[in-house]
Amino acid sequence: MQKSIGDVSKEIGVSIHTLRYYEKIGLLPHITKDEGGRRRYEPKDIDRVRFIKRAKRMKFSLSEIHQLIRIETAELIDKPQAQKLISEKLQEVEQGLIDLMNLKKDLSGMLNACFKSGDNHDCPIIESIKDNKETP
Amino acid sequence: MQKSIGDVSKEIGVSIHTLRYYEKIGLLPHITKDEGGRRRYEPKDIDRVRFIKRAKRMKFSLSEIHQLIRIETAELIDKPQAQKLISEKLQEVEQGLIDLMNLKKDLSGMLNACFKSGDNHDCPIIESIKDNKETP
DNA sequence: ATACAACCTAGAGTTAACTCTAAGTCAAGA
DNA sequence: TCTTGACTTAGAGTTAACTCTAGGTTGTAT
Repeated sequence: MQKSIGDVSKEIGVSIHTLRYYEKIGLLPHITKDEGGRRRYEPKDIDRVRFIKRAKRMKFSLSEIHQLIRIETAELIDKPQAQKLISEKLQEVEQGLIDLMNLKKDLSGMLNACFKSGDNHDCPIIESIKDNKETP
Repeated sequence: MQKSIGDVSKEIGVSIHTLRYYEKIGLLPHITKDEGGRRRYEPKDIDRVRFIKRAKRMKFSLSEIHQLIRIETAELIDKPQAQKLISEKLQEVEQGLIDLMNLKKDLSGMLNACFKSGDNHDCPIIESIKDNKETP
């Protein structure tokens, strides 16, 4: 028997409200209902939810996630358009990696500089971070 | 002469509304005003704005940015607390790096698999992404 | 002196993404 | 059968982060 909304909610850690919301805005397909009118989630629906959750942790917006899903579900069969979307996304991701690596350097530098041996230096976080490469 | 709100807005690419908003919520200090009551931004204020913009691009929320700023401005002189905050932030950043590296692999894999030589395969984005390491 | 842009405040409006509520239905156990 | 908990819909409420508006003031160029 397929899983109920409560099962999916617990399994993945997304509230039942949010699951219905995702369905309403089209991020999930219309979930089939049993005789009593309750949602029954198929494995592929659950994969979709898992994917959404993961993409959200990467700070993609719901509309970006929607786009990614459309690529796969072939609602976007337009090859060039899909390719363009993916490469753009890839570039964003690469910029994000650079940003995070810089921040990581800054933060671990602060940990070393400010907290090494209980001694009171200044912790120039804004100074140290302000002059990294800028991309709008 | 110090810079006006319009100058700062153009220089950094943040609207004047947003600049006043950041000041209102305490993300920027009270900006000194000239005789006519207009804001005059000092270099350190502008550095702060630049920092906020950069942190936002890394998807930090305003309240997280606030915390980072408090570490520096020594409103948070409590050494252990600041250290805890920075290490937590560092861990988040490291997890973010892992996530983004996985996504980069997935996306460039898709580009290769789906668009290599004009041939129509399937593009299993959700499938390929769903089983990566999970962290809440 | 007058026009005009840039600024001021206070507060209303917007968007994304939930989150909750009310009022009712369904299913399983005592 | 009765109760209890999980579910249903429609719609209202919330939070973050802006974004805009109204109505007024200031500074500069002609």
